[in-house]
Amino acid sequence: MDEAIAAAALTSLSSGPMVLGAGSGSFSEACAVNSILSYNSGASNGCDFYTSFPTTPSPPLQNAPLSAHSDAGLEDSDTTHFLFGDPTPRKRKNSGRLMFRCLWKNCGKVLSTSTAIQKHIRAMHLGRCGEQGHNDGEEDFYYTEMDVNVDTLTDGLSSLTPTSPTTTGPPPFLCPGSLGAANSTELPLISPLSLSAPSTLCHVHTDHAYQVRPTLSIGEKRPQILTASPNPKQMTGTRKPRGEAKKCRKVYGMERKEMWCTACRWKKACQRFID
DNA sequence: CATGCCGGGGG
DNA sequence: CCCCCGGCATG
Repeated sequence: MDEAIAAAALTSLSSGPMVLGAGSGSFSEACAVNSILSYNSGASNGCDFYTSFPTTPSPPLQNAPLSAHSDAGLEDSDTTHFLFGDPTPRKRKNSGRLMFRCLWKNCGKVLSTSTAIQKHIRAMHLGRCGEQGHNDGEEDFYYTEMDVNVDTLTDGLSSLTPTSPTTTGPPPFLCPGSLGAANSTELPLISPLSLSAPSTLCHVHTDHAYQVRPTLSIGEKRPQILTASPNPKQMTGTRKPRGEAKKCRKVYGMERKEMWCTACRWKKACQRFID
């Protein structure tokens, strides 16, 4: 699975500005690629808008869906909530109207539709001038939606943090380089510096950012949150049903432990009474 | 709870 | 390697 997405990401990647920019030096042009790959060179590039945002590394979903997926997920009443909404019920339907604001540094443009903001971001910040009609969802990270209401501005920020109790402490994120070893063959070109990226950038957008988002660029490929491993409890090839024979322990007992075979003493598979 | 032992960790 | 142990699946 990981390979699949990774592959997809790579694919979409190779079709980008990479083609013209060639492999050398100035990839400042390939901002798109850049932002995709990581945030490393971002600082010098102007892509470092994240830094200006509140550090709110609270993982929206935590480990909720985990149980749902790994364990049959039969009668899960609230899974849907986790998948689609905020863990902490927030007064959603305010009398305000939904607006979308660009999070790019010093931009802050506000538009009323997501498509508009996406277009804006693509054109203005990602440098993708129209080419390649489709959007890969990357823009999602560069804007935020908010309710326009009384205390709009302040709320704009706070809306980023789903009022989660776990909102403090060190960022539980494993940002960039966490996409495992899958397809690491293509990644090297970004690996060096990308590590220095502030963890804050992991979370930018909110809400839907964590939801339906089939493909995404490599850099953003954060682990599926702590939702993490699709099947965490997958023991290595079904453990042995366990042998029948009595082993040293049972035979000699805890006393006389010195009579056990070494393996048993080391809590390894018994070598004396094999199955 | 008791067993068996994998996966690690330290020397 | 040698020696141990945490933790977990399984009786």
